[in-house]
Formats: sequence, C-alpha cells, structure tokens
Amino acid sequence: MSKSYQKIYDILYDHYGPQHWWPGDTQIEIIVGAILTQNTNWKNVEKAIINLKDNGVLTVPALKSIAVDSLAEFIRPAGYFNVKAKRLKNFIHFVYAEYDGDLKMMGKETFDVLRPKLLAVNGIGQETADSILLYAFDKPIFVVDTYTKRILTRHHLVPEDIDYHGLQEEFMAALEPDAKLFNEYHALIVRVAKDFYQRKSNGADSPLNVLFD
DNA sequence: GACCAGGCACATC
DNA sequence: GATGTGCATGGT
Repeated sequence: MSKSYQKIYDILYDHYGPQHWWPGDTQIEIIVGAILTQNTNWKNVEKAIINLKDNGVLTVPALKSIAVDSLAEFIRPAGYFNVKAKRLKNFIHFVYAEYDGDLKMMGKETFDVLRPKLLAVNGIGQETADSILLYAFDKPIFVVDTYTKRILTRHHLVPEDIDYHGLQEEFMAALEPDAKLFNEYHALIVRVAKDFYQRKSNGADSPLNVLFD
C-alpha cells in the first residue's frame, strides 16, 4: 500500500464505523440527490427531495412529464433551482434517448462506457458522474470532492495543483478496486469533514483534527 | 451580515 | 490553458 491512504481509511472507519451511503433508497433518488447537492448543503437537498417525494415526482417518468418550471419550484430549497431543474431534465432526456427511460438498462453498461456518456450531459461533471456511477450503479470508482483534496494537500501527500483525475488516480492506484471500499471511504471523508467544521465552530478539539489542521 | 455548503458551465483574457 | 463569474437557498 503506497502512502497512507489505507491508514487514513482505517482511522476514519475505526472512529465512525460504516456510513450507509448514499442516503437515498432508489436509484433515481440517488441520482437526483447527486445533482442537487452540487455546491450545496445536504440538509437543503433533503428538503427538496421530500418535496419531490410528497408530490410523487421522484420517478423517472414523472420527472419526464413535469414542466421544468414546476420542477424548479419543488427543488427551490436546494438552491440554484433553475439551473438544477434544467440539469435534472437533461439527465432524464438522456435516460430516455439512450435507455428508453430504463435505469436498469443503463446500469448494464460498463463504467468506462457510461462515464463519458454521463459527462456529456450538460450539468453532470466529474464528481456528479462518479457519484452516480458508484452510489446508484455500484461501479467501483472513487469519488473525489473538495474535502478529499483538502485532506491530501494539507498532508502534503499530493501537490496543491493536482486535478480531479490525478487525485482519483492516487486513490485508485493505492486501493483495491472495490465499490464497497470506495463507497465507504468517500462517505467517511465527508463525515469527518462535516464533523470537523462543526467542532471547529464549537471551539472543541479532536485527534482527528490532524486530518485537516 | 458575512460566510459556507458533498459543482458546473460559460465568458473572457 | 488559466482565471473569473453566475447560479440561490438555508444554517451558523
């Protein structure tokens, strides 16, 4: 095992235990959440998801039928609601154009075929694509986010100017290509980050602060 | 009231 | 190719 990626994982897992990610029950709920959480607090996303559920819109066909303006109103609490409504629509159009509206069919694609297709959808960038691949379709790909970069650069494990792909390669070269491991690892990183910033605002301290310092 | 939150696309130089 | 900006709500 190169560097200390496994060690960081072990520290986090021993402290927090399994995170049971993604916080969502169905594939479409996971995908919608992945788009809505772009640069947005998860609590706000939850409010939007509840609106969609309560109004019976959290299905692929319902998202196809609903007018983009109505959709935007439902997801208002998640912020950027106009652009995100369009992004959800873009994804749904893609599912119908390529897979006849069938996520199961979509899931049969290998991730090296599916990833570029997702990235071609306007509004789906690298992190969103990888979140969908890993958490909705169980494909073994490591999801990188701003927390991941912050932890590694502050440990001087990677250069400051490393890009998304470089960072992803770091983990995927160092770890077994296991969807379960990648799932848990990313979730733990988000968990420790939230935990840290909350404690920081409370003025408390923790041994895990070394992960951010 | 400023600042941040599990990004992304697009404009401009 | 690098850097800047709009998108927007809700919690601290």
